[in-house]
Amino acid sequence: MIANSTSPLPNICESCPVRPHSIYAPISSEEATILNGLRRRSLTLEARRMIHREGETPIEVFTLLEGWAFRFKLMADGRRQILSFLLPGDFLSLHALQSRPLHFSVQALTTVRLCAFETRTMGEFLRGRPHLAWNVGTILARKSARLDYRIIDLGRRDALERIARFLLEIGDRLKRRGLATDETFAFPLRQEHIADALGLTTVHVSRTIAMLRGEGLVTLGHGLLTIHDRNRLTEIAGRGAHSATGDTDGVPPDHA
Amino acid sequence: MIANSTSPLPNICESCPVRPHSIYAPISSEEATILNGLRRRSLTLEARRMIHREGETPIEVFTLLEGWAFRFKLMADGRRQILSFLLPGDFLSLHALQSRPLHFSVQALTTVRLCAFETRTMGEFLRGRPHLAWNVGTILARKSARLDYRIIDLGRRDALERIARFLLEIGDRLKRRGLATDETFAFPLRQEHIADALGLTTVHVSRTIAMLRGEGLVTLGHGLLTIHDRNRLTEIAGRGAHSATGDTDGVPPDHA
DNA sequence: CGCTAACTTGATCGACGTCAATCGTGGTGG
DNA sequence: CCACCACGATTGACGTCGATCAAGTTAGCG
Repeated sequence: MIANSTSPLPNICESCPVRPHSIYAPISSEEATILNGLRRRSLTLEARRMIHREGETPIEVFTLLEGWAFRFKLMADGRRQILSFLLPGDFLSLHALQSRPLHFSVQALTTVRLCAFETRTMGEFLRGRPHLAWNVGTILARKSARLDYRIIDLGRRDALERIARFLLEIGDRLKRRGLATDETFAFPLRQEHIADALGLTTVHVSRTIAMLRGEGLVTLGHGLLTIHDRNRLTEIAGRGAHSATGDTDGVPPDHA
Repeated sequence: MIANSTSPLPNICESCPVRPHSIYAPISSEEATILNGLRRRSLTLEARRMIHREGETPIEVFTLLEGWAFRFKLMADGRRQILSFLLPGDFLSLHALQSRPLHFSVQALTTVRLCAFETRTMGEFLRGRPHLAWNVGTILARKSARLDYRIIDLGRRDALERIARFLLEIGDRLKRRGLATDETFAFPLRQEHIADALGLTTVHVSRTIAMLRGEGLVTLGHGLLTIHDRNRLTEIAGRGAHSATGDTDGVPPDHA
């Protein structure tokens, strides 16, 4: 189904660098060994390769070891809505464990390294372990929370706010995974991706980023994003943010 | 925290009318008895009463026995984004079981009957039973899928499409729960709710519904919705819908 | 009957989309 | 090493969907 370079399978799950940030965080080292046995292969895909296709019921599910990917759906007229971006440690996709046809596709954004597991076996492995089964719920709850925020963005915020929040969100996710330490980090998205994620056009994304750049808030290009003035960016992003308790709008720590 | 009329607690979980449509669907009758023991009270709230408030970490979680509610978030300027509508059988909210502060509020849309459970006890009950813990994941996966569809609506569809899909979606959800049999059903939403859910204004919702009504596709008012021409409505809703496999855009059967 | 909340309708405005031309840059082959 | 190409970003002119502002009009309901 998906063919590409394949490598042998040492017991690497136990020391997997993304495990602390993955669905498998609460696993014992004994379970890690079992998990490693379930792993069928690891593979590398180039940017733009499809990982899952809408309508399929995948036989294999993947864990993202390295690189970026995204979930999206195409419309008949060719327009695209990106539903979420996937970073190292993410599971692609939990939804597939339900053994139902996927309602979205997944594509590699950069070159990507994946660990492949058989869907059915993996489902049984997780289902049979209450703490892992529950953890799946936890991850999904966080994912839902992130979708809620995106809905608020799309429903009630203008382009400037959406983009400011988006840049901050990506930075935060990378930091939480230890993939960024300062205010400059890898940012392999083209403006087309931002547009398709935020319900805008590339033209408008370009103009809006030009404003942010003009104000000296960010630098964006050549695969790198730098946030020069986090405070002012947060202020723009937070316009209209509100909590009954007056807090600063806590996005929960994520995994998926 | 929430005070209102309270009633005694016979063992009603076992024969609960909404159980087949709820998170508890796969429960044994023995477990139903335990569940009934966990139930602290049932209560009735009038329309517009708050059930959960953003920022709280609820001590009690609720199951919706009767009536409609909705999840939403307020912005500082008073604007509102409705995240989802909750129908009988829905759990309010799974998210609370994670013992984190809620990032949204929940309000009764109609008069509502709820069953209350202690958050902690309920969490332990579910966590300890693999099939139930897993079922929580299943429900959350479906909920995420619904959120995905809403994101596509908001990001890439115009007002007419959004409203057509919304009306169809509500009808389908009601049917699946046996709360509607023909093409006329209870519809307690005001246009303001539709607007706040779909990222529009009441004015524009009014105009758009006027079009649908003018074409003889729907009747909407007095708390009732009738779909007169499901085919044409679906056609409008489906503009731009697409599946790689060419199917008709399968929203998964829901619970939450 | 009269008050109020919800809906409707019209006129105007603005954010974002569309169309199209141009620029920049990195890769590639000669 | 340079000419060329292709793809992405940028910029300008203009169009449109939906927001905003402001009157009405219904429809419950005391």
